[in-house]
Amino acid sequence: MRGVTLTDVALRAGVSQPTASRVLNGSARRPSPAVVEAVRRAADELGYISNAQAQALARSQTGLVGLVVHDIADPYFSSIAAGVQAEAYQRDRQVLLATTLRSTEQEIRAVNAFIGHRTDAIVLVGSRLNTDDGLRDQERLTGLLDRYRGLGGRVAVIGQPLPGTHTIAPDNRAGAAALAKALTAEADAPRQFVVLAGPPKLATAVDRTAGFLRELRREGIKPLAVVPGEFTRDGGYEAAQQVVASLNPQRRWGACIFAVNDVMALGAIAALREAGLRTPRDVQVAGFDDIPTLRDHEPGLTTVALPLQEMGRRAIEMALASDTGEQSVTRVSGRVIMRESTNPTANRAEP
Amino acid sequence: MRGVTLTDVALRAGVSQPTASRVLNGSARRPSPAVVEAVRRAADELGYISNAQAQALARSQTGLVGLVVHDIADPYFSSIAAGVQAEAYQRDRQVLLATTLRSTEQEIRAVNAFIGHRTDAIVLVGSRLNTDDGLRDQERLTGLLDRYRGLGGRVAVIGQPLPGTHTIAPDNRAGAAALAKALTAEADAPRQFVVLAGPPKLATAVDRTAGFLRELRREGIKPLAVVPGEFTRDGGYEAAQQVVASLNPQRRWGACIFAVNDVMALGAIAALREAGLRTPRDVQVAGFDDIPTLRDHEPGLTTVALPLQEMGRRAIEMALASDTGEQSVTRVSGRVIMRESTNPTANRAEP
DNA sequence: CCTAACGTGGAATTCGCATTCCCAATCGGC
DNA sequence: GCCGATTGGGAATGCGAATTCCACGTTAGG
Repeated sequence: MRGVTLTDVALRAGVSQPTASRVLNGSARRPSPAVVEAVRRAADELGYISNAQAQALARSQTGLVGLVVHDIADPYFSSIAAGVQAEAYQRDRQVLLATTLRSTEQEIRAVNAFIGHRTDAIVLVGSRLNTDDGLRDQERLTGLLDRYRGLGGRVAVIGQPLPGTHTIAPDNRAGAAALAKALTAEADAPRQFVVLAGPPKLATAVDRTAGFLRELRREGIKPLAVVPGEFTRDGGYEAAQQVVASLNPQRRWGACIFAVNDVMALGAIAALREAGLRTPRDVQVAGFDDIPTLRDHEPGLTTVALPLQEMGRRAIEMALASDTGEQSVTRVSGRVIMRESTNPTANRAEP
Repeated sequence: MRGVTLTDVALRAGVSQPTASRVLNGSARRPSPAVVEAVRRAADELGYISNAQAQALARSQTGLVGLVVHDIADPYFSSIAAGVQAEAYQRDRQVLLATTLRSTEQEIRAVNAFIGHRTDAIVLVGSRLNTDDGLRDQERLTGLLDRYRGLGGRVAVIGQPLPGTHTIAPDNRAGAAALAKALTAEADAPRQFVVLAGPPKLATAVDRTAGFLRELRREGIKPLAVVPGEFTRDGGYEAAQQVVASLNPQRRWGACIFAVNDVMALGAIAALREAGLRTPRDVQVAGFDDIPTLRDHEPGLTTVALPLQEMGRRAIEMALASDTGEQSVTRVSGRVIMRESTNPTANRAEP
């Protein structure tokens, strides 16, 4: 039941195991052409595939990269994962994937497993938590990652900076502010805003909310409501339902809802539609992230575009960079994209 | 730079390495409580994390599962991946992810890498190819997988059966036929159909097309056109553009387009919209898969629902099942879901 | 009271491969 | 044509943990 080993190949080629090793798995010393040829053929005939585990043990590096996401079915994460995949493929690394379903507990389990597998690097995607519980878990996580780095592991984070790691940090605050600015800039801009703020303990959600509100304040606008909720499609849906219920749904308010991410915005639009409110005619909606899903969504959703794939790619790049730069923060800024969902004149004509 | 090893722990606990091993990494023999306690504490104090690589080498099984998908950013695959993740998590396995971007070449590379890493099982998601090239590569792939199975590896496939593997096979033909039946059943059903057939070399696409056409034939309907294209959103978009260009776009045809998967259908709807044709008022559209994206799409897309997550889950289940059943085929049938996109009376009233 | 069976922890070996010596053969230089 | 410098391949060792086998101490049975 055991596979073809390097020794088998060496035997067949009539050389020693170290020589076979030198031929097949890149070494500084290249044996003579004749030997190389013999070993190559033997390996071929036997269908030798080197045992990465054994190699890892001997070299003490595995060629593995760990990727931790909240939910791989969420387009935000799967886009980033695609970027990670692409870059890992380029660099001939394998990607170990873990899904946390937004539980720090599971995140820690995942990191533990990755350390156990001695991944060369770990990429953590997703926001850190701000609660006390969150902070405690956070410390556990940080401790774990510290030890990991002590062992030579590299860590990259997409989201909020984590001490001692390389971070790709979207400028959530500025992006949200820019969005608010764009929304309030136009002539017949709405003066009423609702923010679907997501979980109060999620840093990303908090930052986006803060950025948006800051800009509103600057414009002298007080938001109608700031509604917390889950960071998911259903979270957006429920929050929007709540908004509709509480805020005089009779009349078309011509207000604008900012959901702190796109999937929430999509959920919100669905809830509004079910309540008989159309977007943007009755209510305008904007999101954040520019997930690929938006491409075919009707109405087109105004949002702040983040280069998701690119972020994934960069994370791997930084994590695998040779310099030992202990820590770094790469800010990536969002680009406001105005689409139909916040165009007040879009479907005004229709009944 | 090396981590805490089992020997370190043993030393600190004042026992031998095998004893520490017995305590920490499940063995049949449980040492005495006092020893267990001592070892546990030592491990804790040192922050011991067992080296999965070394364990794998010694036990000759890695706890890894390989997952090969075409494109993780595609909701079809990411949904399946979510199912795979969930089940793998349950069983305490780590998932190695590879993306092929629809190239069999890369698929083979991925499988090779997985075999190298001695994954306990490999799950292949995505349709096989039918071309000559495809068949040749296919043979290479089959050969590889055979050797893998010879080594004790388990293989599960989601899509078309591959010799010697466990297969989760959606009943594409029957699903598409059922869809056709449902579409032609209604009173004022369309009599004109166009099929966006996807790549002629992709088995899934071919089967769905065949099933659909079969049912049309049974109804005595000859399709207006069967248009090949890529199996992607853009493929659907382009194919639809082509259809619009060739098929008298002046009048609203009241025809129905069946795209062999959902993302193509979404692309098609976008193309139609850009051409000034509305769905379903002017053209009806149906897809296949029921990807989660559809939940918030307007108009709701008629489709054949596949239990994507469940399929992923089942694939892991079968791949990791203890029985040595050499090969098996689990058929999963699609459920036709009629939504607004094929409801001819939906937005007829509007201008 | 002696011996056999059992329970427990340790020494040694193994997994597959990389790597560090080490030795022999070859080469070039004078 | 002799000697030191290369070169090329092999023997031995180590990576970290599982496992087999052994030795020892106990306890029970006769």
